[in-house]
Amino acid sequence: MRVEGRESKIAGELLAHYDVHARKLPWRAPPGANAADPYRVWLSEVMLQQTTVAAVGPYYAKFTERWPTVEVLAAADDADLMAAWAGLGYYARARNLLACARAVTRDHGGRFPATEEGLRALPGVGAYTAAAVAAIAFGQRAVVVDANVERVVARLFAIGTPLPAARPAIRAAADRITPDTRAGDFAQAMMDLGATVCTPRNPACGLCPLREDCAAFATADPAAFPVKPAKKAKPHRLGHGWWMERDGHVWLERRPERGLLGGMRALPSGAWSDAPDPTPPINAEWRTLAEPVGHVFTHFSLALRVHHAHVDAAPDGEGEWWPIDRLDEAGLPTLFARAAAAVRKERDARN
DNA sequence: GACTCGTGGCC
DNA sequence: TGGCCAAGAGT
Repeated sequence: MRVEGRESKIAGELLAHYDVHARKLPWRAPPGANAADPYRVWLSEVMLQQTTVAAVGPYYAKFTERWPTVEVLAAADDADLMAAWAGLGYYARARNLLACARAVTRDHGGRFPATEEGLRALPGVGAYTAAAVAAIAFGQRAVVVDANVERVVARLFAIGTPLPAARPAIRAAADRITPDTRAGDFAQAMMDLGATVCTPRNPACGLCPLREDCAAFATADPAAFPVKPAKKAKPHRLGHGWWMERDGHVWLERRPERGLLGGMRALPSGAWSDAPDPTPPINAEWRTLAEPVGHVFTHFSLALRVHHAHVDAAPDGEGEWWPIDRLDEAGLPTLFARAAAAVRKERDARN
């Protein structure tokens, strides 16, 4: 519940700043335009989950051109959708994107629910995304809390409790400064501020319209908020990937729906345990790339030893022969795209 | 609450 | 170089 007082003037100051300094983003309705399309707001919010604006840009353009409405997206082929998402990461988002589009089309007549509660029930829509879409696309007062808002609010009120224990207090404070009108603009203004001024390191307090309201600005070290817990060290894993080539095609599998890189096309690569003596998927004259492909995931790093051979039969299990000269259309996640590039470079160097 | 789940840019 | 970080959600 919003209260009057010092906290009530923060939104006004921030919105005035936003009216002048708002970033121009493809999914953001230009000033004075009609309300944003809920489909596009939702699509952008899902893509932006834990992902930078710069990385999302080309994917957003591709998706809106190819699937301009939620109903068109709902009719998309699963493999096409996953391939289009390849490289953006967190592939559960792509699976949930399709499930959500189909739920909206089938259960809601192709219209997104206009309430936070209705949105929250959709696949891949959590507390943040539900609030953001409700506020930005439907003009509802919703308390939008992402990592930017967490940081800005923790600094405004100098909340020294470490995360994640500080979340209830941060959310309560965000609620207190969220205005009854323009909640969508307010949310985007908070996120713009967090992305461009109130940054994690070296915040540009001299440019901040809220510095006179900011309890952290009054301290020696505004960047000390919010307080974050120490992170665990990342373990290292070793895996083996298998490039099987036949008549200009390479054998690709589809990974299991759940788990890492779930639902994505991939080179066969077994389990990434540190098995020193891997079993090839088929008997052949195998060669091994001199350098393994290194890749860092969220909670571990991987060294993938890449083996390659010409074969005259398919290995056991499901898969497909994919034309090597069109491998960029297979939608390989980055790890396997890099493994494939390494094999092709080795092969080209040999010729 | 603690884990899992990608990728690229930045300092 | 390597840790940190990004418009989090699901289990």
